[in-house]
Amino acid sequence: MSVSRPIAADNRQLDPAVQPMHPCGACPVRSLSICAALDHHELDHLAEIVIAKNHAPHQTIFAEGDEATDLFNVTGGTVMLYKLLADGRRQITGFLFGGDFMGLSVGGVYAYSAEAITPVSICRFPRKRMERMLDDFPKMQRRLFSMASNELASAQDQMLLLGRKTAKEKLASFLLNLSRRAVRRGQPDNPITVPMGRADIGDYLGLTTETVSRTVTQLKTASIIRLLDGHKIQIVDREALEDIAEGL
Amino acid sequence: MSVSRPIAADNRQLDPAVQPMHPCGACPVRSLSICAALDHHELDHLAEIVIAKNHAPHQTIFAEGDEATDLFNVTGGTVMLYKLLADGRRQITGFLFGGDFMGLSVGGVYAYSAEAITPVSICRFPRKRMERMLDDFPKMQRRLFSMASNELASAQDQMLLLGRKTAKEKLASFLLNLSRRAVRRGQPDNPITVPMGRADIGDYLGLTTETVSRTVTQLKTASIIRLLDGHKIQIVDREALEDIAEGL
DNA sequence: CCGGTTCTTTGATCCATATCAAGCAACGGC
DNA sequence: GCCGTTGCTTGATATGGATCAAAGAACCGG
Repeated sequence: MSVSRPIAADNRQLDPAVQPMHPCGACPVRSLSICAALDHHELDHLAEIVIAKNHAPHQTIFAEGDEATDLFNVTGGTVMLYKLLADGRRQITGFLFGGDFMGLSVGGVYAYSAEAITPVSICRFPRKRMERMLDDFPKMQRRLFSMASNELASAQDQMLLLGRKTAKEKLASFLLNLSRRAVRRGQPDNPITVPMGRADIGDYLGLTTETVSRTVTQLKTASIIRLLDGHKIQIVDREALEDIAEGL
Repeated sequence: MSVSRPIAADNRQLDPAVQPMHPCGACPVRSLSICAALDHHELDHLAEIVIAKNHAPHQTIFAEGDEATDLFNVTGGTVMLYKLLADGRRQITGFLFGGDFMGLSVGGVYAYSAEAITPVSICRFPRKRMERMLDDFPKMQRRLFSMASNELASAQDQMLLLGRKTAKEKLASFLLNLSRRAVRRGQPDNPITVPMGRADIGDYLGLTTETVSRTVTQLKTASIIRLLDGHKIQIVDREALEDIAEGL
């Protein structure tokens, strides 16, 4: 599972793009995450309890079943959340980018594992202290609730996708979602960066690597998308992609 | 969509088991729902804004895309939540029983439709008033958040099921979930009542009616379950069912 | 109690996607 | 720049579950 070169899961820098330990006030994703709910005074409180860390690709950030001691906010890079069956079958339940939140637990343990896909920078909040803060800052509580509601809504979209969409519809939905989320992070909606591999996409969409690859080829052949280098995909015909995603 | 006989979606009684308009203090599912977080004083506030209603089978309680004016608490009966694709393919995202909560919205509209499966009794809370209450009663806010977290966790379990489990594993997981949820409502864990039809089970598990039926027959033939009358299923070999559900 | 409707089961066949199997391209370490 | 590794694509074949079809079984209204 782990890579051969020694990797630091600490505050040393792995990549110039990943800046750990910036003060919260200068956080590049503040407007997107829980912290958006806070004013300067409140942010100071939060900054006191936060621990910033970096993780290299393939590093596990926490595992399903671990005691859920912390809440996390991704500030840069891409993370995947996943669950496993006993025989190794894997379902990726989400990809997280800068501004996304993770670590909600049930019964005191994490309900899924989290692993870095790219070099990742993360803010870690001790759960206990965080909960105390929530009592004092109801705005934050609300923000957290609203983020959970949003996640719930996209979980339901994903159920529709997994249970009822075809391979082509799944892939079209996936690419459009990546595009929409890129916009929310202030990035261009096109071309989209696809940092995860075919196998990961498959485990997210309930497909095999081969089917993902074949379906990408289909969309490419139909001139709906174009593959660029650097893990980028250009959406050539967005309307066609939208129609496919909705099953039209 | 609607049934031919005239049905009252109001406080008149449809079924002796469905008691509308009881005072919150006497609510049969209070300990299970949001209201569990409240003391008598707070409950009085809540009782002021609540509207209790009954719904007959097949009645739509609200539809995906409707303006989300209310939050709901199921107090009796069975409700299903679902999403549709343009061509009619349906994914049921959840079955709700007494004590369960629904109506979380994103962007001011409901993200799914809700329909009664059995006669159902429901408490309806106007969203605006509810939100004002949440500011005054942080306990309730917390309770709501914790319920959303639990839902999120089961949504993720369902993704694993939809994306990676076989028909047999899906059905075994489903029956065990029904059993576990019955226990939480203070009902026996065995035999379990299965109020929804094969088609609904199929649309929940990402299968067709026929496959659900065949798979039930398989489990029956293997003496793992037994079909009783009155929509009841007896779990004969729970351990076998659990092994199947986990993919062992 | 009867007849129609709806739901469930069972059977035969089909097909979308999985599986098995190479070859090919990209990347990272030396 | 080369080589080993890993990931991606493509091809051939297999299969779980879908689809098409129809016969029971349960339910409801009269």
